[in-house]
Amino acid sequence: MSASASSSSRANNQIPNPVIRRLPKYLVHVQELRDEGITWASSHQIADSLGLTSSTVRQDLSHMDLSGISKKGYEIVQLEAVLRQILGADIVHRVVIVGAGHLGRALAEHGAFAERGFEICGLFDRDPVLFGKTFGDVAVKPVEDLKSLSEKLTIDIGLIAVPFQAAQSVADLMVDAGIRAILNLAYKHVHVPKGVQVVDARIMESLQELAYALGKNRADQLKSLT
Amino acid sequence: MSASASSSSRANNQIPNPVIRRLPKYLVHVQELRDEGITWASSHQIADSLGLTSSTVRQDLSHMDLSGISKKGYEIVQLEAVLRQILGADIVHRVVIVGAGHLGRALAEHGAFAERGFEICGLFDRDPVLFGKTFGDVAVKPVEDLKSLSEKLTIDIGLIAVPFQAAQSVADLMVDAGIRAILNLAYKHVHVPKGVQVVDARIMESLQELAYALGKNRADQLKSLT
DNA sequence: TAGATTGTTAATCGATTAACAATC
DNA sequence: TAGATTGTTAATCGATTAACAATC
Repeated sequence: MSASASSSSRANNQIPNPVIRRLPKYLVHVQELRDEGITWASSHQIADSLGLTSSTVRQDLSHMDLSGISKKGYEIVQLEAVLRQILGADIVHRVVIVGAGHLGRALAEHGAFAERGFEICGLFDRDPVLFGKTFGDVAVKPVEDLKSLSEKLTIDIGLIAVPFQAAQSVADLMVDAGIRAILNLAYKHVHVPKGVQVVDARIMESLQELAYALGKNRADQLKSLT
Repeated sequence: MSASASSSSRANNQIPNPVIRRLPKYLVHVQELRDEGITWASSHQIADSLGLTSSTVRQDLSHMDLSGISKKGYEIVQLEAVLRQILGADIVHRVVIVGAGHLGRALAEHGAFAERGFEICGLFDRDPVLFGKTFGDVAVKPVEDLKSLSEKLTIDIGLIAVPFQAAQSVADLMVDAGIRAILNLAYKHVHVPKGVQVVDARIMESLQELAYALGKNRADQLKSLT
């Protein structure tokens, strides 16, 4: 009783973002282990598979409503259940995408979102040529229709998939439509009022990070070539 | 003399990744300012536009071969030049994409990469139906051809854009082809030998982070609804 | 000159890693 | 029992923020 109360209070109170961002990888891995018929895994085994330290794994899992067992580790079925619960994999989050270019379409047609409880319920663009075309079950509509959709349906998350020049105006539209969580795939910082959350997806930033790591653009290396 | 020597040694020595990841946003912003005819910007102005603190901006720019001027700030033209140099925007990085599904195609057709010096020089898939089809100037080829391409051409960066089940085998192929920097867009950790760098692009993780922040899946809130 | 802004050092904050007693 | 593994506390590491003297 008291043990369960204390462990559930642990689970409730604010899990740090770095931990949250690792959980999806745990879930995918655990599902694979389950498929292979494995029933227990230690923090060391999980760490090796995911490129973490066992310390990090134990710290991460300590935020959750779950106990490992000495000498055996964590029970896969239980771990999967707890991860699904924390990640809300069984709860539907309604998502709209603004921008039906290549990226927007790729997202709309990407089945993995639906598997994780993200339901694409709108795809918008400003180009009339695209209106009515269907990608992954969703027909493209004019951006102006976003607001009326949001009046009928509570939209949880908005995805910005337009060129960077249009990103801010799309963010404004989303905020105006009452959307409080935005995933920004555009290559630009957007401003939103307090209370609205923005997370940036950084494909370009990641590429630049690799490019820098390759060192081709280091002044010192360029110099040593001459 | 001595000043320039010390500042260029600053520029050479390893800039931390968090800083590198912010630089592309600086660059985009600075280019916009230039287009607007603005010639100087203070750390405070830049910070406000990018959602940072002025302290962070000054710290970031201190890694670079550049000096601001009291009361005026940083000169836009100079700042742009230094950012382009550090990010290697004028150096061509050769990129291949494995996986010509929606995501791979979106990346191949995404002009922004070329603008930043990333040249897509190969698009591979294992589905024969796609062979020869062209997306953004690149024709899809069988994955087996990756190695022979890499023998003719030094490939700097490989993009994994396949379903997560295939991610590891694609990573192995890339490593075998001598690629030392991988951007993994698949929803799974991949193992590579030492000396090969992997950066994960985390669209799904970002979505999950937002979903968690929305709090719909919190045990405490679910409880309070009953 | 007075005031704004840089460059940099020091303080804070938070995440990761190490260590180890408890325990199965 | 002996040994492996957890859960958790403490130590380390690194990034961000604050502060302030130097300076234009």
